[in-house]
Amino acid sequence: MNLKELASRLGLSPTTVSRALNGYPEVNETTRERVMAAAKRHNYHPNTRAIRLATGRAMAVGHVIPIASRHEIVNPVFADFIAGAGETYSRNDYDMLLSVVSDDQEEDTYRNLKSKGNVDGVIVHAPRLDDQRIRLLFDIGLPFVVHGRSSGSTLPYSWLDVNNRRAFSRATEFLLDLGHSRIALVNGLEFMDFAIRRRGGFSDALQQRGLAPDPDLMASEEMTEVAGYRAARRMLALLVPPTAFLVSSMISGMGVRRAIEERGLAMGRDVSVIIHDDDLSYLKNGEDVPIFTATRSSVREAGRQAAEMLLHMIVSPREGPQQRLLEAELIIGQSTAPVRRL
Amino acid sequence: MNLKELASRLGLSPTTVSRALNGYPEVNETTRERVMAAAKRHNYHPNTRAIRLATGRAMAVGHVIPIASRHEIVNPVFADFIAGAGETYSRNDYDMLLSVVSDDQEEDTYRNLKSKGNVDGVIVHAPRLDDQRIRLLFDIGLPFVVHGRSSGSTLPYSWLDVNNRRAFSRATEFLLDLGHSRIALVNGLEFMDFAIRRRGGFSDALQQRGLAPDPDLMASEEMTEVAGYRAARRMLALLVPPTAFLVSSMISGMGVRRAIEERGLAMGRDVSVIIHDDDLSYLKNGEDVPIFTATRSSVREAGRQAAEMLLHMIVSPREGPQQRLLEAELIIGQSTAPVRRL
DNA sequence: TGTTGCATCCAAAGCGGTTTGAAATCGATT
DNA sequence: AATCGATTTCAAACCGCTTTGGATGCAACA
Repeated sequence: MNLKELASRLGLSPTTVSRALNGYPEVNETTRERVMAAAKRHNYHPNTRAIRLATGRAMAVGHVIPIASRHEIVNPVFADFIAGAGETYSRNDYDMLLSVVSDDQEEDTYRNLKSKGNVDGVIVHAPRLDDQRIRLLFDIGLPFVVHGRSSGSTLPYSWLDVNNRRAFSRATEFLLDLGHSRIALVNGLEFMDFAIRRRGGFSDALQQRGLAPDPDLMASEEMTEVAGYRAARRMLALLVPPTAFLVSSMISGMGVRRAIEERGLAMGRDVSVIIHDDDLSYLKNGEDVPIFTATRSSVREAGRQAAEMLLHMIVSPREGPQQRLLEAELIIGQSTAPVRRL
Repeated sequence: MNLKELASRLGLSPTTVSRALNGYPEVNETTRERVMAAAKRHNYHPNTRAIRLATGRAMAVGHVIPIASRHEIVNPVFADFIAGAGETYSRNDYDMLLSVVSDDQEEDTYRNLKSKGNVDGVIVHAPRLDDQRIRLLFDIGLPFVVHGRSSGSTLPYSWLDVNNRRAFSRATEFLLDLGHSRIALVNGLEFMDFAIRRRGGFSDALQQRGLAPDPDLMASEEMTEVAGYRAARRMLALLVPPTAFLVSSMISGMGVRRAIEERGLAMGRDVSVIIHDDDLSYLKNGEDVPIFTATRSSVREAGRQAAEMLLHMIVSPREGPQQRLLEAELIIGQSTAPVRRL
């Protein structure tokens, strides 16, 4: 069942039927109802491929998921971010197209997406310092929203980010207020923009109180359980070990906890830990009482909002770039306590 | 730059250019080379939308990700499965379309995917007992491959699954061989097919040795850290607590470990734990020495293979359904030891 | 009565490819 | 020289929709 057939059954032209279904004004209300009814009765669904060719719009947005070629790691926040974005897309009848590519093919992927015309815009994931993709997307003229920011980029682009700097400076201050002065940072890889900002917030807060960040107490690694464990183990073995940890993710935090307990210490008593909690649906930070004290910001909500921004840009392209900065909450859990001299 | 323009620049008809580019035999080799060269020189990429309309193929496959409407949980294995499938798709120039829908809209989603014609096939995720989607997809004639199986389905459909039953019976036997007899099962939700099979393997192995599964030692919940923790805590508080746990996922396993340690016990000494490890990239089970003893099967590899099966079905539809059963390895880690009377 | 304007409807030309059926070219064969 | 078959090329139809640029009918107006 297609437009032409439906039209002939109704004794109307395809033009009129198309207009009736798409809500154009130049069609009699009674005929519109007839058409609507017939469409429903015959279970007519317009062929997406035809619509796309005719309108020139793809009605789809792309997410290019980079796989770090060295580590082959899929960032676990993608699942939730995409779930959030997906909600927005389906509400607006857009498709979501996923390209999983190793990071050295990313540029080609964007180029292809544009020239083959299968998306109207893209979300840029995991921005790095002075990220080249921003310039590229500008040049090829594909609308985009960055999840995160890219320090060093001078072009005015659209982004949605969590205030990582503020989140980590608040968390640091909180630990300082508890009397901790040997605070360790178990950060993500510091070519990632968010990791740089987090370190900035951490260092700032220390310096504000006249403390210098100790390089021995700073790690920058993949955010996995094992990496968190190793970093914490190394630091706890120092002559003057840290009494508190600031950790970039729930998963690393679990590794840190393992290292702490392995030394016979107890998290939340002997050693304090604050993590950043992306509020992943499958990794809830406890139920009523949070396990970890945490800076929390829902990555799923970020996905919803980033997708909305992108759709808006696609529909009204002349409105210029938008930015949105989300604040993280500081959630007090069971993993922090006043410093305790060992 | 489009076909027509490229053709006129070459002084050829669109027909010939199209054929030259698509490798049809009825075109002179020298002209083909001319065409190829010109296409490259002018950076010509055929418009996907036009190809799709003309050929009637979508060159895309859909993944419908159900969100359990009660719990709003995105299954964490999706990220890796999709990464694997994505590799296959990009190698074959297929797009991957993701629909994230709450599970009560799933049926409509499949229907739309078919009638609007934006995919050539789908992967069915997270099959349940006697899953209705199998019948539906048969009825609407959309090629599909199930990741997992659906006990009770009588139709011959294509699937790729891990031998969950065998994996869990082997793990149980391993614990029995270590002298454990109070073995607990912390399972996933048991309307999921894989969870049913795992319980089957577990019970079988016990009964084989003349032991009856104790209902108090069996939990069936969402596979989250907190759920694992709660289940284990409850069981450890029993009059006769378990000396070993069989746990359905790495994440639940972390919760189980937390419960164990909270009671002042040590995992791998006082209490043994075996988990199922999907070999997720961001949740590696240790490095050289695995943390957990585990039944392991890479969900990413499953994604790669399932995608290959689906593409094969799309290209050669008359070949009938295929099945593939992957075996899990049993990895010995630090979380198991001979039983120790408490 | 002849215009004018509005409300409706339609034919046809796109969108950018693929594919069918036929034509042109050319060497080989009778 | 005429015929044939194989090779190579092309014009035009087609995929299923949108959209432009009229048509048509009818009431209102001068």
